[in-house]
Formats: sequence, C-alpha cells, structure tokens
Amino acid sequence: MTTIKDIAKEVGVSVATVSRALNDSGYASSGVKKKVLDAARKLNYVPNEVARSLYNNKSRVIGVLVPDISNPYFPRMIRGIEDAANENNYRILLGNTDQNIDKEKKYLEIFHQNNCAGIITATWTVEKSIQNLKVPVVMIDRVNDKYVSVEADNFKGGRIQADHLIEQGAKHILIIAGPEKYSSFRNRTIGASERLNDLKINCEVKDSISVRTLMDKSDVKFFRGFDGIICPNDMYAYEVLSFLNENNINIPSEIKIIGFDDLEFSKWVSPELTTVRQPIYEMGKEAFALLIQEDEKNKRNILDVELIQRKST
Amino acid sequence: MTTIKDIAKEVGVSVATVSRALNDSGYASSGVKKKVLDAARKLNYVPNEVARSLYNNKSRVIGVLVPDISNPYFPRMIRGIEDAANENNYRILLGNTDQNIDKEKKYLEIFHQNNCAGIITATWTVEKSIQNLKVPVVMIDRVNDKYVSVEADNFKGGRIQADHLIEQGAKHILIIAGPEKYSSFRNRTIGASERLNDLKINCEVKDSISVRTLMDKSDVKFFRGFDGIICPNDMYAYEVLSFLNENNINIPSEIKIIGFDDLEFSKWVSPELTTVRQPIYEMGKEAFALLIQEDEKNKRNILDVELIQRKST
DNA sequence: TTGTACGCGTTATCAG
DNA sequence: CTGATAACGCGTACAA
Repeated sequence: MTTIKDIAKEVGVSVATVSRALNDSGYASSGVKKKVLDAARKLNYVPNEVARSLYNNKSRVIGVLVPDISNPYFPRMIRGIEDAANENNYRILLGNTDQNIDKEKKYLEIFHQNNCAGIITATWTVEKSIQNLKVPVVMIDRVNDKYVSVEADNFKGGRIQADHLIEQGAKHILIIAGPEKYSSFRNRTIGASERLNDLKINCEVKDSISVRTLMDKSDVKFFRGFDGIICPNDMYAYEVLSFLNENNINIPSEIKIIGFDDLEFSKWVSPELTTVRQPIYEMGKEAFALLIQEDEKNKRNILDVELIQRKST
Repeated sequence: MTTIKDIAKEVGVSVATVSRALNDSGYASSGVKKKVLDAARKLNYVPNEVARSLYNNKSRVIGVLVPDISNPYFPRMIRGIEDAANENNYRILLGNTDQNIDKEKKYLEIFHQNNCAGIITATWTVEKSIQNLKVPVVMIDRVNDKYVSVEADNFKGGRIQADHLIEQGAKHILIIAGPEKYSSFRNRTIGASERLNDLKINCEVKDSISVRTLMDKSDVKFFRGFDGIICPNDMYAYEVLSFLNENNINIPSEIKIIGFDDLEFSKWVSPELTTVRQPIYEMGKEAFALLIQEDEKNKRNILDVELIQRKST
C-alpha cells in the first residue's frame, strides 16, 4: 500500500505538504500540488481510512442493525440506506440481531469499537441496550422518545385497509393484529379498528398467534364468519391466502384480503394481493439523511402510504 | 472512550503493562493483571478496533459484494456469511454493485482503504476489476480459475429438473435458459438438456429474454406446445406461473413447472412450486470458512442440491 | 516483571 | 508557502 510517505519521498517534499496538497487544506504552491497529484496517481495512492478514523475518532462507517436480513421486509430498507450512504461516501457495517438483546449489545459495542459515525436500527429490544451512545442514532419503523425515528404512516395505513374493504362491500371484517409490542403493528390495528367502529362495521380483532393456531387446526368455519380480512403485513397475508385457497374459499368473492407492505412477491401470489404500500426503500434513504443531518431534525418522521389494489379484494 | 492509557493511570502502571495484561501476551504478574482487568471492567474499557487495524495493517472486517441485496436470492447468503463471520469475531462491510463495474471497483477500493481482511463476492464483472488484491477472495456462485469459489451443483440440479419432469410424465419440455454469461445458469441448462437428449425426450431450449417477450405478447400457443417447463430460477418460475394462471392453463395437469433455488416464497405461490433447493445459507457460511482458512483450500467447492417436490409438477 | 520508545498512516498545529 | 512534530490508540522490541 502506498502512503503519503511514499509520495513525499517520490516528490521530495514532506508528508505535511503532501497531505495539504491532497486535501486542498492549508496552502500548497500549484507547482508542488501538481507534482504531488501526479505522483499519487502514478503510485496508485488511496488514503487509508483506518488511519483517518484513528485521527478523527470517527470513521465513515455507519452501523446498521436489523432483526434478520432474511426477512424480506429488510433488504430494500438496507438498500435504501446503502444507496444514500454511498452517495455521501459512507459505508455500512451490517448486523443481524434476531431480536436477541445480547447480540444487539454486542453489535453496539462493535460499532463503538470501530468508531462508527452513527447507527441506524430496526430492532426492537434495542431501547434497553442503547444507553449512552455518543453517536447519532436513527430508528426505523420504531418510535422512541429518545431518538430520531422514521416510520410509515401506520395509522393511515390501517384506515386505508378498513376503508378499502368497506368499499369493496365487506360487512364482517377480521382484523389480524401483529405482535402487540411493536408500535407499527399496534398503530395499524388501531387505525383500522377505529375506522371500522366509527362506521359501525362489524369487526373482530384477533392476534396473529391465535389466528395461526386456527389455521393449524384447519378451522375453516371461523374464517367463513368473515367476508374481509385485514392482515398485519404481506407475509402474513400469504399464509392466510394459502390457507383459504387450500380450503377452496374463493378470494375475493367469498372473502377479501388486504395486506400491508407491498413486498415484491405480492404480485406473484394468487390472487395477486391488494395491499398498503409503505415506502421501505425511501425510509432507508430518509433514515440515513437524518443520521448525518447536522441541523435541527424532527424527532418523528412519518412517510406516506398508499393503497395498491390488485385481485384479492 | 476509555483507552489503555486511562487504565494505566487508574492502576498506576504503564500502558505496555496494561496491554500485556489485557492480551495475555508477554509477562505480567498476576497481581497487576488482576488489577488491570478489574480497572478495565470498571472503566468499561473496550479495545479500539481502529487502532488495532492500523497497527496490524489488517482489520477484522470483511467486504461482501452482491449485485443487489433486494434480489431475494442474496439475503440468506449474506446471513450465512454474517453468522459465520460473527462466530469468528469478524464483521461485514456490505456493498451493492448492480453489476456495474465502476461500483465494483469503487467498493474494492473502499475495502482496501479499510484494511479489510478479505472479500466475498457474488458479482459477475468483478473478475475484470479484481486484479491484484493482496487479501483473500472467495467467489460465491461464480467460478474463476484465479480464486477460490463456492457454488451449488448446478449440473446435477439441471439433471434433477429434467429427471423429475420426465418422471411426472412430461414429454415435450421447454428449458428456459438464464443469462448466458453466468456459469451457474449455463451449467443448469447443460445438465438438463444433456439428460433430456440422452433420454431422447423432446425438448427445446430458449433464452429467458425471448420467453419473456413471448409472455408479453400473450403468446399462449407457444406454451401449449409443452407439458413441462424448466425454469432457470424460482423468480422466473413465478412469472411463468403467473402467466399460465392468467391464461387458465392448469398446472400441473396441463403443464408442469419446476424452478431452481427454493426461495422462501415458493411455498406461497399457487400452486406451490416444485424446485431444486440450493443451500444458499450454507454457501455463505462455507464462503466465509474458506476465506479465513489458512491451510490448503480447494479451488472449487461444490455444494449439493436436492429436489423439493410440491404442487406444480 | 516492568517501563520507554517507536511505528502503523493521517491530519493539524506551529514555527520558520 | 513549507517542514518538523504531536496526536489518535494499540502492540511490541528493547532496555532496565
């Protein structure tokens, strides 16, 4: 690896001068500057980020924490973060936590050890472990009064789910609620059920675990009690779809189904899934922008959602 | 951040002694050692990886290059790499290249700047850009005589696709070939077509672009000429499935379809997709193991594949 | 057994 | 405008 020292030797100046010439900082006569630049190119010089990080006590790396990258919700989010990072000359250190608090703590420490410039996290237990980090933190799809966050408009999304099913003529609606502890899921459920109650539409809220149990027991009768189902996300909707298909219940004529997320695969299930699109990629980009933003930033950043109508409703 | 200097001050010894005590290197009296360890814990000391990297000219970070993490093929691979890396106290710097050679070059340089200990890559044009890297490189799903590689047994996979369709009674088989330039796709096609030819089964090979054109033109007649379709991967199979479903061609009774990969979603399409499973997660783990393996390593590492029979055949 | 001193590559300060 | 030097945090010869 060629260093500024090599360049200095080549050109016959001091490392200080090389550094100044390379960084346009301080002064450097245009003659020397040119010679330094030429030598740098000739010797294939690339600055050593590690040395820079050590000097600055800060690297151009940000830590990104997700529960599990295999969960199809996250890749596009990460892609958004990375694209934004790339544009700003930052790189990404990736960590999967499996929502395990020990893994989270370990990664937080690793990020710290690596002088990471900031952290973007989509994990849940993290609030207990993120304690006194000195670097900025942005949470995605998660709200915490201590940190800046980016989320989709889950309330509105829930209302859209409800409104759409009503428009399509549903009269008895099942709302499958996602895990209680996640604010995003909670808000969707609240948005949908409030709207349904306001409109005096018959509805029942059931948590995802018990609905899955019902499917395991092949309790078709339960589902026949409804003509519309609001799912907490697309992945869950795939399961429901699959179960109803197997039991020869026609979708959408007998039961209409709507998801949440708009994963790529929602185009491929049968019938194609109607869903509420949340801008996952953009949320990633936004999270990065907030992370490096110097000036005053909003604590809560809520991105809009929209209905994507397909064949399941 | 507390450093060894702080510990030294606390305990009243030199930084050298602290370093030795912490690393069990050189000598340190057990009394001092204990005091150092206690102070380290008390002060919440964590070693600074950046300083270590600088000193060693090597970090505990590896660079991982994929075309696009949004492509559902890659997340599980990355997860495999990360799990293995984690077990060995390494971290992952992630780069998406979009198969753009400039992005690849840029990331290669970034990895270099960050003293990365090695590189795992799943991108294709990289062979032209990876030139004289001084760190180990492992390619996934890609073969190159210069580097160590991990791949699935694509030949065998192709033969499995062919055999299975034959077993299920197909007589006129369409093989959709993936992009010619990727050895993995090429080998699948070769495996399948050789087997079909050996067995004198009627078959036609067509490239994926032109088949997609046929679907765009809604040329159902073309597809009706076959009773079995071998797809280059699961994603492509979803498209075919969707097209045939729309055109009311019954699967599997009229046409049988088999994919390749066994993505998670193959369980959710309708009918559920029969496919050849390649061990993507394990390939990631294996790639990492090879990367840090010191002793003699195989140039080509081929992992086994298996038939996953579902409802589309 | 311990401390001093140096180097890893970079940037900033300060004196010339 | 330029060069010598200190500093970032760590690890290791070498001297004591």
